[in-house]
Amino acid sequence: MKRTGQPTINDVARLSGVSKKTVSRVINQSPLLNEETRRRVEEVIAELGYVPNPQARALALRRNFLIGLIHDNPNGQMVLGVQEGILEAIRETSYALVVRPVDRRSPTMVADIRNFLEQQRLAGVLLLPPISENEELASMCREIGCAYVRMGSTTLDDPEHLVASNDRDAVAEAVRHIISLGHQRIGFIAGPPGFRSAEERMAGFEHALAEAGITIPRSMIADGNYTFDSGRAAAERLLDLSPRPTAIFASNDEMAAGVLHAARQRELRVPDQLSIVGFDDTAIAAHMWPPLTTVRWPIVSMARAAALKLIDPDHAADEPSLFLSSLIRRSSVAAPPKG
Amino acid sequence: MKRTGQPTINDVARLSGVSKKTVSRVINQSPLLNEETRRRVEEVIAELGYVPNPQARALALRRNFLIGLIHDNPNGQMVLGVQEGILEAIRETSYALVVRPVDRRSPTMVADIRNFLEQQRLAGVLLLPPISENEELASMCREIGCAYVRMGSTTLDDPEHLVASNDRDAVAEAVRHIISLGHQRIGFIAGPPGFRSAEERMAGFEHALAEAGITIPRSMIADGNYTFDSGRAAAERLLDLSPRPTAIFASNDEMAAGVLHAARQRELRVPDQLSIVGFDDTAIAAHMWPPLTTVRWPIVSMARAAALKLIDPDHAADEPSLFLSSLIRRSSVAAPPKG
DNA sequence: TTGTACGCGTTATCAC
DNA sequence: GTGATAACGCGTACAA
Repeated sequence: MKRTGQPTINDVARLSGVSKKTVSRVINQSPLLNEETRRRVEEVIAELGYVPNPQARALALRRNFLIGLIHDNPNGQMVLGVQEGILEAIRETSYALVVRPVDRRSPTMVADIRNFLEQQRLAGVLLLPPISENEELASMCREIGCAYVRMGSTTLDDPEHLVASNDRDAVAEAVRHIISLGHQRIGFIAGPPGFRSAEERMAGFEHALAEAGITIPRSMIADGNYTFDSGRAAAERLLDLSPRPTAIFASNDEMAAGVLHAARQRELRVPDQLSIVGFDDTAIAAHMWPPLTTVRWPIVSMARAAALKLIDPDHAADEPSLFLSSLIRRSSVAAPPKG
Repeated sequence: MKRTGQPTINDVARLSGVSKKTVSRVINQSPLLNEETRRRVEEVIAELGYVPNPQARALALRRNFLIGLIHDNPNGQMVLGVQEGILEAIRETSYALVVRPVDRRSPTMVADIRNFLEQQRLAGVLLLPPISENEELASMCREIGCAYVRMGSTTLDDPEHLVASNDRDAVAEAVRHIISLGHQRIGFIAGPPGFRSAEERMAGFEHALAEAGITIPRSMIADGNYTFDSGRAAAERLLDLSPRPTAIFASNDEMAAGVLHAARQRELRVPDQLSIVGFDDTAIAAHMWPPLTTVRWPIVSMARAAALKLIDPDHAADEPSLFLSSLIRRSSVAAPPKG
C-alpha cells in the first residue's frame, strides 16, 4: 500500500467498490454503464484528482497521445504559426505536441520518419510543406496506419488528410491589383524548384498576366529559393534589366524583404519607383518600411483544423480543408512612375 | 506467435537464446556481461532491427524520453533558435521534443505546469525566459524531481540548472561603442517590467553611461515591452524630445525595428541623423535597411547545452552554463550629426 | 555472469 | 452491466 505519487486506476476502483475495468469504462465514456455506478466512480475520481497515466495508456493502446509536427524548416514564422494552431486545438485535451525536424535532402528521410513514427507511435502527424508534397511519405503513413494531415498550397490529398490554401488564386488576385494600377513590366521571383507552392504561385502570376493580355520577356522571371539572400540576388538581376520592371512580385515575404534591400542599395524609392508584393504576411511584412503589400493565408486556423482532424479521425472530413488567402494592401505598392 | 509490428525484447531473447534480462542488460550497457553473449545479442538486435519500445520503457522506468520546452511565447525567433538547439542535442538519441506553451499571466500557471510534468513524466524541461525567472516554478520542479534547466540573462541558478548569457556586459559594450563615436544624448527603450533580461540590459546601459561620466535626463529612458509597436511608440516619445537623442538603444531587435519605423515616418535618416542599436540579432536585424547593429547571443548553442544537461543530469555541470554575447556591427550606427 | 518472477497502469477478452 | 484475468514491453529484486 504505497501512497506515493499519483493515484492509479486501482485506487479509484478500490475506493468506489468497483473493478478496474468499470473505472476504465467510465473514463472512456462507455455507453453501457449504470448511471448510478458512473456517478459514484466519477465522484471518487474527482475527489482523488485521479488522472489516467499516459504512459500506461500508450502501452496498452499501442498508440501515444502525441501529435507530431514534421517539417524541414520551411520558414520560421510558418513553423511558429503552425505550432500555435496545433496548440490551440489540443489545449484542453491530453494530447501533447512533439516536434520533429527532418532533412528533405537526406536519401533516408522517409525511412527515418517511418522509424520515428513507429517507435513513438504518434496518434497522428502534421506534414508541412514542402515535404507534405512527397507522395512516398504519405503512402508510408497510410501503410503503417499513422493518421496524417498534409498542409499544402493546393489539393494534394483527400479532405481528411489535407489543409490547403489557394495560392494560385491569391497570387492572381495580387497581380491583378498591380496591373490595375497601371503596371505592365512586372517581375516575378519564383520559389525553389520542386516546391508545389512555388509552382502554384507562378501559375497564378502567369494566369493574371495572360488574362490581362500582358506578355513579359522570360528574363522578367527570376529564380529564388524563399530566402532573403535569394530574393536580393534575384532582384539584382531584375533591376539590371533595361527597361527594368516597375513592380516585382516575390513568392514569399522573405524574398520580398531581399528585394527591398536591393532597391535601397540602388537608392530606388519604394513604392514610387518600384512596387513590391510578397506572400505569407509574416511578422516582417508589416514591420518593413514601407510596410509590405502581401498575401495572407490563415496558417494558424489551418494548423488548428489539421490538429482537430488528427485528434478525431472519424470526423476529420468535417473540419474544413480548403482555406482562403487574401491580399493585404499596405504601402509597398503604388502606380508606376510616369514615362 | 504473432509476427505483427515491431520485434520485441522477447523476440531478441528467444532468437539469441538468452533471457529478456540479458537483452535488457545489453541495451542498457551493463558492464557485467560476457563479451561473447553481448556480441551475439547485438547481432540479433541488428538483424531484427529491434528498437526498444519507448512507451514500455516509460511505464517501467516511470520516466519518459521526452524533453519539454516550456515557454510563454517570448519571441518567435528565440523559440525557433531554442528548438533548433535542442534538436541538435537529441538528434541521435531516442529523445523527442515536446513543446508546451503557457500563459504567465494565469494564476494557475505553476500548477498547470506541474500537472503537465507529473502526467507526462518528462525526462526534463527547459524553461525559457521570462518564466525561467520564476523561482516558484523552479522549486516546483525540484520538488517533483523533474530535471530542469533555466535559460536566462544572468546567474539564476546553479550551473547544472542554468544556461545564461551576459546581457549586462553585452549592453555595456554596445553602449561604449556608441559613446566612442561621439554620442552623448543616448535614448534607451526598456524591456517589460519584471523581466530579468530587461533589468540586466538597463543596468548595462546605465553602467556604460556612468563609466563615461555621461548623465542623461530621465526622459531619455522609455518603457517598452519587447514588441514592435511598443518600440515604435517609445521612439515617438524619445524623438519628440528637444534636443532629441542622436542614438537609441532598444532592448531587443523587434523594438529597434519599431524605432526605425518611427524614424522613417519622420523622415529621419538612419544612421546619419539617428543611430539605432538592438539586441538579439534575430533574422530581422540583418534584413532591415540599414542593417541593424545589435547584440548577438548564442541562443542555439545555449539550448543545445541545456538539452545535454537534461539528457545527462550526472554530467550537467560539465556543459557550459555561461555564454558570451557579442556586438555585431552593421550600418545602423554612425557618428552623431555635427552641431 | 545469467535467469525467474513480478511490477509499472492501462485496456481488451470473455465470461458471468 | 460488470468483473477476473490476461496482455502491452520493459526494468528490477533476488536468486542461482
